[in-house]
Amino acid sequence: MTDTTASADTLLEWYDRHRRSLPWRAPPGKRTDPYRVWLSEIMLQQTTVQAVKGYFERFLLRFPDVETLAAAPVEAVMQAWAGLGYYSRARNLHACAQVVTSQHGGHFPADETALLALPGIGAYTAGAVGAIAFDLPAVAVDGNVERVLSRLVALEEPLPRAKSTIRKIALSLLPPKRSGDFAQALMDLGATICTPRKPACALCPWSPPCRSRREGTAETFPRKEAKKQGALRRGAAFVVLRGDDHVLLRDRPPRGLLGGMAEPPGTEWSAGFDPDAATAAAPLDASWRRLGGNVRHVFTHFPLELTVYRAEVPAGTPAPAGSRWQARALLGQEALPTVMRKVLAHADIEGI
DNA sequence: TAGACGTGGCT
DNA sequence: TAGCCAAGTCT
Repeated sequence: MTDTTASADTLLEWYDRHRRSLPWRAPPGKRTDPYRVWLSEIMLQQTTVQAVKGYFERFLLRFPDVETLAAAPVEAVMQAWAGLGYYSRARNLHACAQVVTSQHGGHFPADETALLALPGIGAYTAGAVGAIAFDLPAVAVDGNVERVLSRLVALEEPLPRAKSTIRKIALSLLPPKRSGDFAQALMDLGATICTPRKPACALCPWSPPCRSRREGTAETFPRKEAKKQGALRRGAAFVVLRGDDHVLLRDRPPRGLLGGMAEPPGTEWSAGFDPDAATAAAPLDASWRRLGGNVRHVFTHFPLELTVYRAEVPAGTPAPAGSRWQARALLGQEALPTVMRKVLAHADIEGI
């Protein structure tokens, strides 16, 4: 029989045969400990399954339950998280464990709204924990689900605007039972069949009802709002090479763009920057040479064009306040962002 | 609400 | 290979 209407049953039948076995998943038919569901969902935010597996198991050995996690010093939590990225997740994880312990008697609330109120839990995670751990009638709309459902109906509305529409579609498909399996089935489908590129439509249980598959446009969904590229910003960077083969560096403020990263001194970056007046902002008096060409870099929200100045100073020249010398041979050990490595390469200091 | 926030893998 | 992407949240 061929279904021309997408149904949760069709998807769940597929899931029962093809579900992935993952460390945080209970065997078929069993419900998972909410602590494990929650921990895995936080770790999986913007992070691949492969990267999470090892962390999840090590974390669980060290912090087997929410009370143990809550009682641990935050430094221990950060250490266990080190390397996973997005470290505010780890701080919120710890804070959340403390709230669950002190305000919910050590049990995660079986209520989507109450889950949503906890630190580090947003709309997606509240739905995922609610459905998977408590079988609440909730949907978990992540990037996978956005892709699957926007393709299913060939949704022209672009993300992120389409989020509320997609959520409604998910709710309209939500089965009366097995909401947790439904959530995981949707994600498995997105991760293994309805992939961003080259979706395996021939293997998809929802191929018959899928409008974009029918129209041959599956891979073009979801539509996305054209990311408006910010206005060009320009600035100058000053590369100083000292006689004993040291380069002048400074550290960026801990917060914000490239927070805490190292860089050669430079000007502010702005739309109205005048390269010809740049040397007024040089970190020290020297015979500055403006290098030909410039360094271009595109950040998430704006393109940057840097004019590079270079100077040589004698060995023994002290570093100006707020900056320091680093041996050229040790630049590889510095926390230099790509754009700054481009600057150093442009000044023939370092290969990228 | 647009922007910040990390990292590793893939093309 | 530099850029894009991956189970988002917070401000």
